[in-house]
Amino acid sequence: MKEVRGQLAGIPLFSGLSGEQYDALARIGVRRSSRKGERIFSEGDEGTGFYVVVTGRVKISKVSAEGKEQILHFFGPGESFGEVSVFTGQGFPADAVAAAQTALLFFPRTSFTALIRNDPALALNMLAQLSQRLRQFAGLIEDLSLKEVPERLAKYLLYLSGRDGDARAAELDVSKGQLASLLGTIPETLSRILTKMNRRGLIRSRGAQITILDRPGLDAIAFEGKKLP
Amino acid sequence: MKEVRGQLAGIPLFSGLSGEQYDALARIGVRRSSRKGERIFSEGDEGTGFYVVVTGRVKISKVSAEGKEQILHFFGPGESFGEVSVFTGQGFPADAVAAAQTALLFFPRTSFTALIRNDPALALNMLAQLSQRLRQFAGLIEDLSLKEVPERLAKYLLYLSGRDGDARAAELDVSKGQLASLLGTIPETLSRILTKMNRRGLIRSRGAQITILDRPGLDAIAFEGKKLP
DNA sequence: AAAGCGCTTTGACATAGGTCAAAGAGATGT
DNA sequence: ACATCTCTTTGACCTATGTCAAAGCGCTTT
Repeated sequence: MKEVRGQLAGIPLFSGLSGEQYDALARIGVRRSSRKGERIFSEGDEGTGFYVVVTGRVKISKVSAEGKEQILHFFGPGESFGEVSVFTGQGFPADAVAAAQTALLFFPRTSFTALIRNDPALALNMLAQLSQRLRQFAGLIEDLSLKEVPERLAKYLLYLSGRDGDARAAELDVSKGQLASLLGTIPETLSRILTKMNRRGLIRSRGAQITILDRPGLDAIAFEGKKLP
Repeated sequence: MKEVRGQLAGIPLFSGLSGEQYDALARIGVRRSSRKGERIFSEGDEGTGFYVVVTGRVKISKVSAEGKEQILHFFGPGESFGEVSVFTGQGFPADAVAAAQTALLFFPRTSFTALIRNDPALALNMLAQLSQRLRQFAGLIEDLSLKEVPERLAKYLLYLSGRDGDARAAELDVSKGQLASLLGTIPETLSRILTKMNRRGLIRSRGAQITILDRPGLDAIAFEGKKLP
């Protein structure tokens, strides 16, 4: 259990909690690990608990009626998923698959709700976190409905380069086909747009390695909706 | 305050609470009312509390960079909005405007968090409710990104006829222009699709009164993605 | 009734992006 | 090095939907 406790630090969901609260969480948290490609849960499965990513990456996706995969999100270290089903009591609304060798913490529903029932601070943390998530989702809706593909791509590249710290590099952590799905489009369209951006001198794309050459140019596309002729 | 207390019943956010909890809520809730078209808050305003609709209807919308209005949602009696900003501490992410003469309950942020801090049951209710909302949002994302306009319209018509209890009628509670925005499209496109559905015998549309003539047909469009030639 | 106003419908047109098909380009195992 | 396999790129084409413009329709006001 000690090992579990050590992993609780750096999880936003549990930030600002007391040592006792950490102990309690460590008592109910269970370590799990998944190989790349392994399924963690499927859409419709009963939500018996939620997960926190310790290392690795988890892909959340749905399969449309026509059988096409729409990727909703990737979760990395420190991020949690599946909490919603813990509280709604409904099944998971999407599939979760390990996108790499992944270490997880699993918190069973019943023990966790018991914990929270006696601990308003924990509940408040949870509320803040879920609210934050809701806010991000709203942003995603906006992006998907109001913006065009080049804007979404520009935003994503800027997001990547920001996240990695390196101001110019954007190492794709997924295949281009997966990226296309994440952006709500198809590989062909993504490829064409990348080619255009290359020609326009905005980026230099070699394989999964994309270098940002003209950040203001990308900014203009991402935030002002500038066209990409 | 008695009046406030009486209005707490039937609010899902507060369902299953004890009499004492109702009393506490009634003590901090403030009645407000807005005339049609009146602005309740604007995007970016500080989230000083959240609202519950008692009667009437509230429109939540954003204005895009190009100045176009995108309607995100309508909230009716019993529904709450603005909770997220209470917990994230950020400003409101969208505009709220009364779509009709509306009576509201306002719960100030500080008093409400104080309340919840001492009451895990209330916090859990809140968690369940927010989770539910998050789930709905996920569905909305799916709709906007995976589906085409006829599917979205079919879904909305079915939703309306279900909500009103009447299995065949779907009285639009908004103008067709507003409906277009809610569906993420423009009036012209909506009009053309309604015309097609009329010709196909799926519905009969006269003004804001839409009668569903072929429910299985609409179902096929809404859930199987059947085309509308 | 006439005039004015907002909403809705219709038409002609432009375009982003999806589909289908095929060629290239890396990987990986033999 | 070869064969394969998968991912990516490119081209030709099609469709849904947005834009622009004009006409129609239903209200209210005069």
